[in-house]
Amino acid sequence: MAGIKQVQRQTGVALWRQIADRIREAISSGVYDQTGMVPPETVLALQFGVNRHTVRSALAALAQEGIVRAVQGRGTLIERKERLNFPISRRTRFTDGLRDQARETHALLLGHAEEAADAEVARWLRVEQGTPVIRLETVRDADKRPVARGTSWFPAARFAGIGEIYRKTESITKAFAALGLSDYVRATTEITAAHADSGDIADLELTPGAVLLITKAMNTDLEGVPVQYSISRFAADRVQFTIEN
Amino acid sequence: MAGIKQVQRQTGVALWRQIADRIREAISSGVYDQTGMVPPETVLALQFGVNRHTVRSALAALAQEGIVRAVQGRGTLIERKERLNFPISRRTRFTDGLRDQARETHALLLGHAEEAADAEVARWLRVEQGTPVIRLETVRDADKRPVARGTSWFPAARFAGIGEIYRKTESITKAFAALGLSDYVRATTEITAAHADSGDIADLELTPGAVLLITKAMNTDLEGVPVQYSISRFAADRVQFTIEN
DNA sequence: TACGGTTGTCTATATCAATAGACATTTTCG
DNA sequence: CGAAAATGTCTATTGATATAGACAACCGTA
Repeated sequence: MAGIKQVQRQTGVALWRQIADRIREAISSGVYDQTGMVPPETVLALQFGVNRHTVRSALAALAQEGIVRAVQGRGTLIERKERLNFPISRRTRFTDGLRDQARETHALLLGHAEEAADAEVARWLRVEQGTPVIRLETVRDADKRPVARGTSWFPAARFAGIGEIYRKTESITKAFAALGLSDYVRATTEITAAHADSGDIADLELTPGAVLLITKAMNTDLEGVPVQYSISRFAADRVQFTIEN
Repeated sequence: MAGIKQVQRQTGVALWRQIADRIREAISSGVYDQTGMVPPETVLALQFGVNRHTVRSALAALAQEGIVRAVQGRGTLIERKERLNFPISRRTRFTDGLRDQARETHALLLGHAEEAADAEVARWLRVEQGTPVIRLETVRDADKRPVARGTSWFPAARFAGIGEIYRKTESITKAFAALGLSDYVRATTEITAAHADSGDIADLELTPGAVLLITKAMNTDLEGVPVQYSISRFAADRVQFTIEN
């Protein structure tokens, strides 16, 4: 079902990049699990109907990403292939959801600021436009590999100082708890996909043209009052979402 | 927040394509709604820090997609900007979910076949590997515009002839009803994202490098017995998913 | 009607992407 | 060891991509 077929000539995206995407996808879906390595360059060139040099460019890009490692005389070994799963439900929590899948997770606070809610944030948090809100910019890692970058907004009146608490605890759940909110639930999640921009490429260690999964999510307290609105940008080749109904 | 910034030089993806992606995204998020048109080529060139000819290539690609239309002497008008919303819940139904968003929806059956369940299909439908299943290949349109292509599998013993019924009714819900299943629910949905392959580009009228949202979904009857497993590939710039908890 | 602002077209040049072929270097295995 | 198989490196050629500049054609409006 996941067989690799010939690429068709396409303008605008370099052939080597298209091929790199195909191979990355094949690795991630376990096509080469038996051998633990990618087929020889000459074989790939034949499969894709391109020159061996073009395949080499693709493999060089994947090596740069740390997905494969070429060894002269032996072949090209697969270094990484896992895809993290994020269950999306009423009890969605970022770090908890990863507990069984990664040895080590980190949340880095890039910055935080207090500002006035714009129309979008006001709508999601159900406050007046212009109401003071706190914005947090974060990047989350799993096993030293960046997984998502996000921007979150909180009502400033209720969650004063959440930035510094988050920096120390590296957890929204813990930060909420420290501010007197012991429990919260995921109310709404919107999911889209897009290309990575230059900020994504930098923060998530992606390569140009990479694909992102983007969520816009709103959490409420147990009374249904919005406590957090966040936009998260996930590296699509490292994650999948699961919704259980 | 959605301001367009300079593009950074990236290898592997042509500049004009990166810029086309940015402009498409800006249009879809309503940045130019006030004027109904894209800024002049010279302004865009300045914003992105590229030559005007490069912007023209990008706009030509968007015109090809039917998203904008250039008029000499006036400017470049926006033709389309909507993004269809698909609510994902226990009651997820493809066509019903679109009723308020599109004037006209169609489901085209590309083909159907009876085959033996492979490991993946068997796991999702909870049957023995090798069990006969019916496979349907479909493309769905909204207002003459292709939105998703999909492959669905059904247990053959229970849903014999579902292919022909689907071709006539253009609805899974109706086909199930005709075969004695009056109601069903969405049990699980997995969401990933990836680049479009050549089949996607053809069936969904996409351009190379386009982004897809991919769902793997399983429906059950009211007793929890799997009745359908499907993989759907959505044009990411035309849809978003919403999960309400 | 004349003008400013906008898209359309043309020429020229430099760099990147892709193909092609040849050969070196390294590992594995009989 | 020696051959086969794999990756690494080099040269050369062609077409696509991007920049630069100049000017034509067209639209709206003062």
